[in-house]
Amino acid sequence: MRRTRFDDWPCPIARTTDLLGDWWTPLVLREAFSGRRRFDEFQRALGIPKAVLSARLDRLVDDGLMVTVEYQDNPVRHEYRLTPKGRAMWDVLAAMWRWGSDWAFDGEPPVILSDRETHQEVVPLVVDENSGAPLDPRRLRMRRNPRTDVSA
Amino acid sequence: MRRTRFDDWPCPIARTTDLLGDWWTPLVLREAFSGRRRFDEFQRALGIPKAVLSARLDRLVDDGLMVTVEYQDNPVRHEYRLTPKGRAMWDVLAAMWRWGSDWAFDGEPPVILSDRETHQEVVPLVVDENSGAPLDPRRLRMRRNPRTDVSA
DNA sequence: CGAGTAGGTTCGTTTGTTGAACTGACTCGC
DNA sequence: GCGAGTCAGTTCAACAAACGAACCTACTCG
Repeated sequence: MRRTRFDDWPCPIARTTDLLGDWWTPLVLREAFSGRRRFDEFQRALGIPKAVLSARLDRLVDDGLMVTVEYQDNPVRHEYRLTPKGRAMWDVLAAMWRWGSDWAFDGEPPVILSDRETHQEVVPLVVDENSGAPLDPRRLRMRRNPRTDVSA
Repeated sequence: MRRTRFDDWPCPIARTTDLLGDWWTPLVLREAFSGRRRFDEFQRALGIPKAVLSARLDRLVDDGLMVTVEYQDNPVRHEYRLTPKGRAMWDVLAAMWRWGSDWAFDGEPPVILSDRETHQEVVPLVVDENSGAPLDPRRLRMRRNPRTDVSA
């Protein structure tokens, strides 16, 4: 009777949900992207219960989004760093950023994302890599496998 | 001692997490995008416990991502439809799709997204709306407010 | 009249989350 | 060399959320 797992469902959204659906996980990743690496940095920045942070970091390491790197002996201490698999998750956070900015800040002052070097504002947008055009959800179909699946 | 809420944090990712972090919610939205509208359709397609589905749909309606539309009298029955705010969430699901496809289907047959009319494959990618370039998480800064905030 | 459909609610059990307290191995200042 | 502080956790009890089964209401169909 444990919580239903989605990590073996035949759908990329389901598998990503299984990971990001853990409470706090997207915020732990956000902090990692803003440069935090140590347990205490994450803990203080977020105010997350330590037991939960410990479980989340362990899972991110198990799933290959982060690795632990030893930065000190005596006592042994290690920090948590994003792997390429973890850094690839930035696009998902960016899309969440965009939606949140557009729809969840009604009237409040804007929070912006900018390029560290050019100082230009960055506005995330999801497009089709092939055509460069924004996506229209009403025109999309999800298919199991191009060869075997014929249904909707 | 209830679960920590993020919906009033001054960060768009946190606010979006507060919604999508509810277990099952991204999948309920996925089903809505694939055309499902009725309680039973969602329930059967996902195998979600009815009490949970009921809570999720109620929240999506409360938060303005869906609306109920009456489609029958005697007994009164209504269906759940996405609003523009709900449809805007497609970009987030698409980014999740991309990450899941790239990183969570090791060796398994690909699942694809295609245009209903042109039948061309669609590959979601997050870019900067202004420059059209993909995002580099290492070059980004998150700022509270362009006028008042000077820190990292 | 009984079975089926649609859209839920209720309930007891199991998992997950929370915050506080505790641990252990160090370092630093006095 | 002693107490305070740092860092990275673990343990615990209370509470919240998710689970699946059973139940409910209001119809329709045969």
